[in-house]
Amino acid sequence: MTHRGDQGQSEGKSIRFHELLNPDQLEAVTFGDGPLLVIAGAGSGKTRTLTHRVAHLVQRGVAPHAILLLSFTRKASQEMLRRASELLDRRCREVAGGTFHSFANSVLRRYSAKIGFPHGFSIMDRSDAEDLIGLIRKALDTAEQGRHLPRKSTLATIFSRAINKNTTLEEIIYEDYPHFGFQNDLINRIWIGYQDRKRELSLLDFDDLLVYFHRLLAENLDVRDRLTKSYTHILVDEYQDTNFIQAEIVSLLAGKNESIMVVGDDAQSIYAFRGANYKNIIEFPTRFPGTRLIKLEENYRSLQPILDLANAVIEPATEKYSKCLFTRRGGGDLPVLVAATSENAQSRYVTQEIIRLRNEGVALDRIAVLFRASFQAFDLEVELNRAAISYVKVGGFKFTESAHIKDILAHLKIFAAPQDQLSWTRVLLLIEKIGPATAQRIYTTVLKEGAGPSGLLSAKLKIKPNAGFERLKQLIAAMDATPHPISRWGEMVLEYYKPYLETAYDDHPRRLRDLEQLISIMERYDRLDDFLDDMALDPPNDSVANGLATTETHRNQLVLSTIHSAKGLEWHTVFIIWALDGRFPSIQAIDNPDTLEEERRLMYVAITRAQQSLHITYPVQIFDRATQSLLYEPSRFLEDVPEALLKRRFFTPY
DNA sequence: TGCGGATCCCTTTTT
DNA sequence: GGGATCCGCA
Repeated sequence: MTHRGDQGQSEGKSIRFHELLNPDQLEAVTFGDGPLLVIAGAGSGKTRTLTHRVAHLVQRGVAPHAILLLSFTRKASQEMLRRASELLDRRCREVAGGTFHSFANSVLRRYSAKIGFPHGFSIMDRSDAEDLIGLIRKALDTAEQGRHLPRKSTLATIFSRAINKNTTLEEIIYEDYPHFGFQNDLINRIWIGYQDRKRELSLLDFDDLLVYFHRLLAENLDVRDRLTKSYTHILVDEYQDTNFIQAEIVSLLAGKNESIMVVGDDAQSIYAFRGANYKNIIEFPTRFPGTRLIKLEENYRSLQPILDLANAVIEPATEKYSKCLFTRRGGGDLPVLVAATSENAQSRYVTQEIIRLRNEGVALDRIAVLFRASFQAFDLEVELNRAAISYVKVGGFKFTESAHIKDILAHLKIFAAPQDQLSWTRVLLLIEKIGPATAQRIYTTVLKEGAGPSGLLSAKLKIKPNAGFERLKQLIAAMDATPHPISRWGEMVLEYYKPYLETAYDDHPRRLRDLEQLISIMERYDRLDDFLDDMALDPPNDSVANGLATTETHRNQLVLSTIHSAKGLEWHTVFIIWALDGRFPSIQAIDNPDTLEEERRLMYVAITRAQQSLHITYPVQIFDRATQSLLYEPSRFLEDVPEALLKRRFFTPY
């Protein structure tokens, strides 16, 4: 928030809330202990309200550790606690919180025996889950000649969606993948195999964290009792993005004390694809009778022409808490809608405008380019490089998902969880002359040894002399002899891995920099488990292109971001590219009213990121291979808007 | 059993 | 343009 000074509050002093907040915000901040629902429009000071409420609670005498602040990204929750600390004092730092997943993880670690993992568990990220599913799929595939099964990533999506939408596999397949309907049986068997295997190997995927947490709360009254007593005040951010299980978890945690505040904006619900249900926010007052509803409609971010467009785009949305954003600040230019002659023309337009802005004195880090999908920025990235404009790309494919990072992590994981077959397989397959069959044999033998990774040294293995395998033994012996600090392990693994890296990847210098950065992140951790948990639950959100950049290097760089990753952020000038009907909304979303509505909300989120100026561009005459048709109309969400809200332009670079 | 080459398919968003 | 899969050779 840039309005009204945040500064000037010294530590521990009483805060003059009525001077810092508007009447609606003030009411939300000072509200007593019943259920409270705050519908906060984009840019209306949502974070501000949450942080002030935390500070207010602490000032009122609520113990900081009795406050639980749940959010969707750890960055968001840390930022909130930081701001609350600035307002009041360091006590706010003791407030409990994090993402649903990380909070679930920390509780489950404490009670792992109660959920059937007496020796603990390790967390699988999405690609680990896919790999495990792949193994089971393959075993079943050859045994049953089950041809034309969905690929492992599709299976992972189906499984996850069934959990998050609280429905059956059959339902998801029927709804989203009818062409796999005839495979229901086999898919179901892979699903069962996946569940069994995870349990056997003590592995939890992202969904399991929520499922087990929910089960723990629902079935263990003593645990629930202890938690509801220790967290007397619960605040949930971005409530519109909660799914069925998360809403249940919130209810169970709130328990009888019902000091529960949720904040959200149904118009900004953009995670339905992973089971988020905006109805949770609509139905909150039913779930918690006596809910006080407060709407924040005054916008402190954008100029009126931008808000007018945003309001017009969201207006046709069905089922919503209707609200209308307004601002007291006057002036501002109309948003521009630019038809570019080609994709590259679009990139050139954006690049040229960015250069113009920079010359006018707008810092690069106050400008962002937003898009529906990460690959849509590829062409623009080429143009930006040509113009020597430095940028940071957020969203899309993550670092921790790239092969070289996963390789290093796998070597570390076998120390954290020696039963982790996936990591063993990954480690072993890197060695020449070792394929899946040999890897399986080695794993089984080492596991029987029961001595952790060093079982590899003592086990009697019948394999041909193999220099690479001997090197692995040396690495493990060396790691065994050097328990501290854990970053030392990272260095040893990297030394071991370097020769492979150099032969396997042409771009190894860039990848090496990533790995060195990874090790410097390790230096911040005392315990290997904590490091690995964080890498799975809250990895750096940067995409591959940047390398693992530090915050220091992000200074004064242009931001390229998916709209999903841009949520909650704001910039002086925003470009939205690929606003082409068929791409945004995407062709797959058009036939289904629900997914189409979600695309509309996504456009709304994108527009409301802009403070002062907004450029929306689309290339004309794009051939869509899937439908064999020509796309040339701007996004229907913009076409349906009154003429006067947009300035239309045509751009050709020559 | 491991590996490299040929061929077919699909192509979003994230914890 | 990249993954998954299949096939043939060492």
